[in-house]
Amino acid sequence: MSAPSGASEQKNGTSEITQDSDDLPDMLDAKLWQNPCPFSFRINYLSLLYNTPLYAWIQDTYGLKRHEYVVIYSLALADGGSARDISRTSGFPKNTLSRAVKRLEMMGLLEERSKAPGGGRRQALRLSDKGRKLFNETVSVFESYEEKMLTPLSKGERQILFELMSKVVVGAEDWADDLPQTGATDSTKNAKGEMR
Amino acid sequence: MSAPSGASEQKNGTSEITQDSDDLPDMLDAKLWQNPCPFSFRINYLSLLYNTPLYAWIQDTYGLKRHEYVVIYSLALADGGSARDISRTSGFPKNTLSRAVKRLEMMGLLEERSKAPGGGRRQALRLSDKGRKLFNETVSVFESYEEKMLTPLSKGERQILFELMSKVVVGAEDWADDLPQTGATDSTKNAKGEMR
DNA sequence: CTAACTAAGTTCCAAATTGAACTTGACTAC
DNA sequence: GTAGTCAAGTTCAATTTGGAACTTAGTTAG
Repeated sequence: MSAPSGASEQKNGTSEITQDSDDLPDMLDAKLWQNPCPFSFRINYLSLLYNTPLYAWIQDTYGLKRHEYVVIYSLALADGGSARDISRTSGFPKNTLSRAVKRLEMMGLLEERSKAPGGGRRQALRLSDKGRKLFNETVSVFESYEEKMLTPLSKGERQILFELMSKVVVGAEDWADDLPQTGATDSTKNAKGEMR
Repeated sequence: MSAPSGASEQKNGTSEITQDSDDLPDMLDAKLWQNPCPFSFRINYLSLLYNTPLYAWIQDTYGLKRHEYVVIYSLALADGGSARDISRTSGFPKNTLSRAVKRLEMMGLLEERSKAPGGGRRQALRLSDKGRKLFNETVSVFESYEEKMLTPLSKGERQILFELMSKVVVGAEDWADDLPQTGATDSTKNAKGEMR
């Protein structure tokens, strides 16, 4: 219910739920076209469609969990970054990343860190040659999957999309993390988060 | 390292890692501007920035986990939908949703289902009045947070963005779930996934 | 009608996740 | 110097998660 312009609503006159049944649910239509937050849904849904098969493939092919591969990818782009940086930019909590780093180090994908114990201060993480090789082998799969995702768009449209999305992300500093409407959002509590 | 045009690279001459330290990491810059998958990063990162505070707020205010609220939201848009539909459109696995539905039912947010046990066939889930009330109370917060996210864009730009994103999602049927490059991706294995 | 097949939903339990404490180290003020 | 503060990283324990097996029903073939 909840809105007009539903995708389908004929068939039998009883009050049954309409459902194409074979494939994509009615619900997808509703979430796309009757959603009060259409942009949010689109980014979430596309992220899902993009990430799921890629990380499943990474898992099957290299035995790396998503957060582990994220570490590799992050360091490939920003060598010498810290676990905190990866946490901030990926949303995985720092203890999850701590374990990921430890495992990747054991697997020889990261350079050995000098100071391991306790914690202390910022650790610059670096890919080993093996780690960089892994990245180089895999990145093109990610790239071409993004390419595939953008197939419906012309070159020019992609450029526009890139610019608009960039604007939104750059502007995010202003809004990120203060809730609207909700009067007294006490700031003493730090949000967790994730991504997937 | 890893690329030119790095954000900052002066300071002390030693081989230290450059880092603004105070706030946003260098790594974010790298992921934005030297990323082979710039679109994928943007949707993932924006999803993170959007979802995290909202679901933290939901949790604090109503004691509902993300997947539980997702059930509410989904049914508000597509009443009579099934757990499977929610799974397909949100990425949460069906057993997680099964538990969520059970709890929401106990909390009186969903209408009682007639057939509970075992499973069997498609169950049409429906919000109770209480559930719909909860949705109505919360949806505006989600809406205005999306609004905030899009602040940097003009009305016209938002329209364009909407259309481009729609094109991509609609085209997704074609590419979703077949991996590129990887020759023999056996299809007998079903990908899991999530969203957040 | 019965058997076989398919798929939604549930249950189970081993494994993963993450909040909370803790450790460690740097930086600051005195 | 020393005390105090702050934040990165680690560890621990309790909860949560989700793959796999199972149950239940509808649907189809014989």
